[in-house]
Amino acid sequence: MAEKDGDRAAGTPRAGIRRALRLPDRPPLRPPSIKDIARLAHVSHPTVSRALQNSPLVNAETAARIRKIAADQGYRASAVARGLVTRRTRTVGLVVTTVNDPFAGEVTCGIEEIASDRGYAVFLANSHADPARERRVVQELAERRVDGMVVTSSRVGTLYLPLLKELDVPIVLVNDQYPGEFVHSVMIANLEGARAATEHLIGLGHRRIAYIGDRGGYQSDTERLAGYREALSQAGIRFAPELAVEGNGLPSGAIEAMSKLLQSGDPPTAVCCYNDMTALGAMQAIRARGLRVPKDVSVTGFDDLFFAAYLTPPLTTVRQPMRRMGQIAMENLFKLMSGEESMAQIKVQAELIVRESTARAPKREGRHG
Amino acid sequence: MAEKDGDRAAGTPRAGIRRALRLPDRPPLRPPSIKDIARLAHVSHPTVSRALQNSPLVNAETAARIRKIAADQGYRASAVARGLVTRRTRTVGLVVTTVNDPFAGEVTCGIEEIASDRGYAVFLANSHADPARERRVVQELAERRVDGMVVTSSRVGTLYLPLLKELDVPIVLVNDQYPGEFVHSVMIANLEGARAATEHLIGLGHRRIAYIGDRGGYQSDTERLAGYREALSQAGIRFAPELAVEGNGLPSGAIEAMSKLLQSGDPPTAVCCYNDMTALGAMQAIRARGLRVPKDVSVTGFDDLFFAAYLTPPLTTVRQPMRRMGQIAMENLFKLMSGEESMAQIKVQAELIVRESTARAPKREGRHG
DNA sequence: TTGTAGGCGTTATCAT
DNA sequence: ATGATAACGCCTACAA
Repeated sequence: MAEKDGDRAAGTPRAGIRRALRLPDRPPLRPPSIKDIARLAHVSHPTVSRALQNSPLVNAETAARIRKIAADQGYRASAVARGLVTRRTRTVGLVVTTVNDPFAGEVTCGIEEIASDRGYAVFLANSHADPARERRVVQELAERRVDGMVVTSSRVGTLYLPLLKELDVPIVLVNDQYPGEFVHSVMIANLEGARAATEHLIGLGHRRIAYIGDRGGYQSDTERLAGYREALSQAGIRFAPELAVEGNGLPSGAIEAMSKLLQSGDPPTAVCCYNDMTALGAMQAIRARGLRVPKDVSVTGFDDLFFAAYLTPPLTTVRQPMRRMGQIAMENLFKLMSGEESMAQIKVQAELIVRESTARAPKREGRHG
Repeated sequence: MAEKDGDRAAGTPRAGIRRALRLPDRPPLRPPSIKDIARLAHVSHPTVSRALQNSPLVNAETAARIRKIAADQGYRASAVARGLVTRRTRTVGLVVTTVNDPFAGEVTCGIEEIASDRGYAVFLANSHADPARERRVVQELAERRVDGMVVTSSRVGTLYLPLLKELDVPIVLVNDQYPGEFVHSVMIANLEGARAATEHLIGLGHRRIAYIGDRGGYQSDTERLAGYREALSQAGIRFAPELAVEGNGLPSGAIEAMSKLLQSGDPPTAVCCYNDMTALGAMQAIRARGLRVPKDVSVTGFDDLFFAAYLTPPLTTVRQPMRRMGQIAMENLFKLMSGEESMAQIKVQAELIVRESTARAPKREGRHG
């Protein structure tokens, strides 16, 4: 019954005698270990381990007694030690651009929800949309031996394949910016969404429709621009390069871009924005110029962030089920982690939400359709 | 030079013979360990450990050779194993109500920033503003042996003291809802902030000023309400209970509360809102009633979330430096973790940001000031 | 049903 | 400057 390595009780009765001599009182006081409980319960530590795992192999009374003692001592099994031996940390890593971005916040929420339901903890790390930093944090997470990872708005691109091989950790990308065949990802139907928004504007009689993109060089921007152009071309409207301008995905960049658009000789009567943040800035710039939304200029967004419905006027936008996408990513990561090599690229439908920021085109010029 | 416990190389040359017999091929393939590197470098594993830590105790050439081999093998030290022996995981836990809340998002960002600068990883967990769940996640984080924790908008209250004693982990609270003397916390000057907003409205000639709170029973709400009342009383304005109503901290609750306010016989000419989300809903309700902001009703918020400046009209609000508060919390948590028992309650100044959602009171009724 | 022995991958403490 | 050895706290054979 005596432990081979002697007693090492720290704050418990019968505190180790050699403790003061040998252990230089390591930083954090040692919390009770399985052996401490074993000693108090007069059993061996594997028995404690079994009792705490509700193993049927231990006598019910013994188990109950052990559990009581453990509870009294405030015993909490070390996930660190367990992770070392089981080789599974029940931990996942989540890399986002920055958490305060509403898109990332929603995705994060969906992920945390599913993960925590299954007893997984999530490490959060910001990539700041910097490929080098993204690689760095991914490696750091690998060092922490996460069982899997979700990376949003990844910019690592084709470099991922070697990275994945090297790390040998299941990874699911959300809103990947360099979709490839060999990575698992969850994406929104960018092209279809932007096309629907543009078609909606065309249906309202607009012909001079601008597109404010994101100069960050995101795949999602490229795809949305393509959707916009596709709608234009199907309606027989010539694509006017001067109407496709670039913001930065935030109100600030949109204000600048929209202002220029408005100063031109033949300003647009509608703007299709890369995302809601861009729409926010565009609307502000339009009003700053003394024009009204949607009377003079119609505006559409993309994402349907929580504030979209509360703007003045409420924003017509393409809904992206961000939270749900996070859940899907996490659910599929679990499959991957359990060995299923099923999924590949999952494409989520986008839904046009028509509100009041879009209206019939002003009759400034005749139709040529 | 031979390892006592024999070779256990998994994917490397000279793969263990007994491996197929003994190890049931544990879930994840074993990544290279320090011993694998040691074998390849023909040194002992402690030497590898030292080399990788840039210890001056190893021969420079040997160290270089070891590092090269480690890099070639894609060796990544296991933070799990290291954590077990050093008793420090270089990990902190962060508990928020939900990450998609803009306030929490900003705080999280500030925390992640400082933590990651110092090589700490952060575990993110949602409490959903539920005290029971908050306690649960805090305990789970303790099991994961985090070196410290930050809890935002805590609702555990006085139960924290026993919890803290039991867990023996440094904790810093942000925006604590039950401020007590014995916990470390970072808080905004709620009372002063709300008072400033109310004084601003009074200065604009408003006399009938409403307050839309949060029925969640938050300390921050109580304090802001007190600030509102203090301003009123100092201006000699009687507090009208019917003007102090409750929302839920979100646009939805505010719409309901504001609508009722507007239907009353003597509606307010200004509203001081608990936060920006509430202001968002209040503004919408005001417009739904055919009234204008700020011409008919002035509105103030609290927080200065990113969208406040882009609303129509831009929102007058009390700025809470949320990101900075997260940084402060994390900086102080580091102090605590390094043994400094310095800080206690830190109170951060709130700043009134006057924009365009507030204007002089309409002359519906005479002044009685 | 329970105990003994060993190992997970590191770091730390001794020797040498 | 390097190696042997012993933890860290847990789990999992295997033996009793």
